[in-house]
Amino acid sequence: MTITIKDVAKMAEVSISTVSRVINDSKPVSPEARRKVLNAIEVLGYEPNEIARSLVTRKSNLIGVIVDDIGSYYVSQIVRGIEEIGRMYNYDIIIGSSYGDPKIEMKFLQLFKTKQVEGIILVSEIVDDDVIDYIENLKIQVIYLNRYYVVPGLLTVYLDNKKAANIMMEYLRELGHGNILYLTQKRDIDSTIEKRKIEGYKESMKEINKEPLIHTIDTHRIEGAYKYGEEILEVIKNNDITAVFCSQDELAIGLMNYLYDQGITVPEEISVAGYGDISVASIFRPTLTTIKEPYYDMGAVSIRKILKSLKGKKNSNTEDIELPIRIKKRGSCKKI
Amino acid sequence: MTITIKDVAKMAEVSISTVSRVINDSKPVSPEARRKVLNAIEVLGYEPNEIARSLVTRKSNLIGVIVDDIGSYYVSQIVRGIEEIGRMYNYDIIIGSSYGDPKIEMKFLQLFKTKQVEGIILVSEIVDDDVIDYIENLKIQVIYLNRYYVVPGLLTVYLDNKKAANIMMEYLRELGHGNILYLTQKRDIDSTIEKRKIEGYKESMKEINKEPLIHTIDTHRIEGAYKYGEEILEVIKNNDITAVFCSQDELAIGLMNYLYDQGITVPEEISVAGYGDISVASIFRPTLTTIKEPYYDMGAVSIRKILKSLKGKKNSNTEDIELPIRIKKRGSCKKI
DNA sequence: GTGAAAGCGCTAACAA
DNA sequence: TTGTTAGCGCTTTCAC
Repeated sequence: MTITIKDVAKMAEVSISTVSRVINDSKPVSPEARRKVLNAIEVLGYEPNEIARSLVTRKSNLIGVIVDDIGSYYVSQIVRGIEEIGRMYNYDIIIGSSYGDPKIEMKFLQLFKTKQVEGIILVSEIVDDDVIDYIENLKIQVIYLNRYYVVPGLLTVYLDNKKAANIMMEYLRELGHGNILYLTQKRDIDSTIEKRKIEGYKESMKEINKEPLIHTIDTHRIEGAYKYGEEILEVIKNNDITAVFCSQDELAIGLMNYLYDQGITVPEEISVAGYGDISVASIFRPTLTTIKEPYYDMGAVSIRKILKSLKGKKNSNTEDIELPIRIKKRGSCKKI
Repeated sequence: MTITIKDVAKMAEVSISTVSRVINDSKPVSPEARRKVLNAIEVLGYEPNEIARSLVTRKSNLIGVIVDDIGSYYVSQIVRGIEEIGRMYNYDIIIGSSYGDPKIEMKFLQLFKTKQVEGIILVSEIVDDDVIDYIENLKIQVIYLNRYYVVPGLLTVYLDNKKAANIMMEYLRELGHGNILYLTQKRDIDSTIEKRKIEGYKESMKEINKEPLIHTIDTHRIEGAYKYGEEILEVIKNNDITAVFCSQDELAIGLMNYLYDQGITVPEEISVAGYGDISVASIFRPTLTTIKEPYYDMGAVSIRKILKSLKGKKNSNTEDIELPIRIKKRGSCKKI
């Protein structure tokens, strides 16, 4: 049925070791033998069984990637980065979506371990103690990417979120805005990353002697933010808000949609800024001014880190990686 | 180091076969032995090596998915469908992006074969003879998804594109439009699927005694379509066009962006319809009237088909699957 | 430069 | 119900 190394050896009239040697270029083989083997491989259409190979070499060339939802914008960009770099080094990725369920995250961690993956990248939006414990005791290198929470002890690739908020605020002030509303998700208000952003926002407001104003809603999705539009608009009107700084692009887009449907123009009547630079941010009209979280790079850097530690064998690899911040000045914010 | 079935057997004081039996529930085991084994597994934290298991059972529980670009909207939806259904049956997916390069598609087909995947879903945007040949000779079940081309002989999941175009045209006519421009990509004009759509468009135009007008551009990306905006607008003006039916949502969105930037309002001044219903279509303002290509379902149905044929062992499974058409009537088209 | 043989961790006859 | 054993397809000593 499937043709194996034995068949090749037989046809080439050499031993299977010799065949193995030419396949792997692992030891010198006489030109004569090599030729015969190569020929047999060609004729038979032989393709080595990676499973068997993995079993003996203990190298699966597999990186496990657990994501919140492969269908979400930013996740697919991270995965793209992982995949593209992994491919350069002949690593394949095996993927699983948790849809925010820590039980499923856990299941994938275990499953991937049994699949002998050589590294795991976990893109999560939640924090679960069991998951953290499991990771800490795992001998497999894990990179933990979470756009809401920092989990001390887990290796990650991150942005200095406070500085990022500062940068955005500085820009809004340059445009003449003073009454700036910060819109965020209730659930995140205590998350480590959101706290840092809020810190940056408050600090900036203080510098211009303004009272910070934070409004929280119960969602982090576009459609969700849309539903809260009326409520947000109320806050805007009651406080003479001229610019809204949203903790995630999704909120910004949802809000802009609501405003659009109400006939309120952005940025003429109100400026809106986001955070993340998800891919729609740049194609949406008006295009969204935002902080670029370099998702592709996050993925790319993550897998690079894993590959490096795989090569070094050592866990010399214990420092988080900070990525540069970039502000995207686009159409949704305007000078007043 | 890693703990194996042997360690468990030793600790439980039984043979490895007994351990295997309790792990797999394959044969009756005495309660006593089962208890001891379970206990040993627990204590040692044993997790079976799937690689070894796969080698002997010849079941990898892996589905290979080759996509054009995991970072593109519709692809991620397809993958989501595949993944979600696969998961239900304990299948993992291993993914590779070809970025439109047939050589890479080929490489993945071969790679996935060596990885012993049990089925392959190929989401392509191109057609390559070598790839087709390879698939046809592969003993692994392949589902071929291509939103531009139909490739006879390859199993697929599809929509009746002509009927879909008819439905959209009928709707536009209902809204009072007569001078309807069809916008498509030059490269696709001869593709099987595009031909069907154009057929539908022409047929509908003929019914109302209008001359069909097709404009082609050299892209199928949002930014690309934007760049051709001026050119398209020219055509619109010169022909009193009141509605543009685009062969892909991406073109429609790019065009709408251009019109927006020119101060031309959609749908007040011109109606725009798309095809595909990519996820941004519904969040964009104005929301895009379009034909829903049910990407998630395509993925889900594809893997279901593979799983079924895997179960049946037989290749009883040779019929393409047609999915229902749904028109999404949204904000970008208006009555005149 | 080459082949024989051991063994990676597991499942599945086969015997007991 | 249980243990022994023979592989799955491959890499890798170890002799020659």
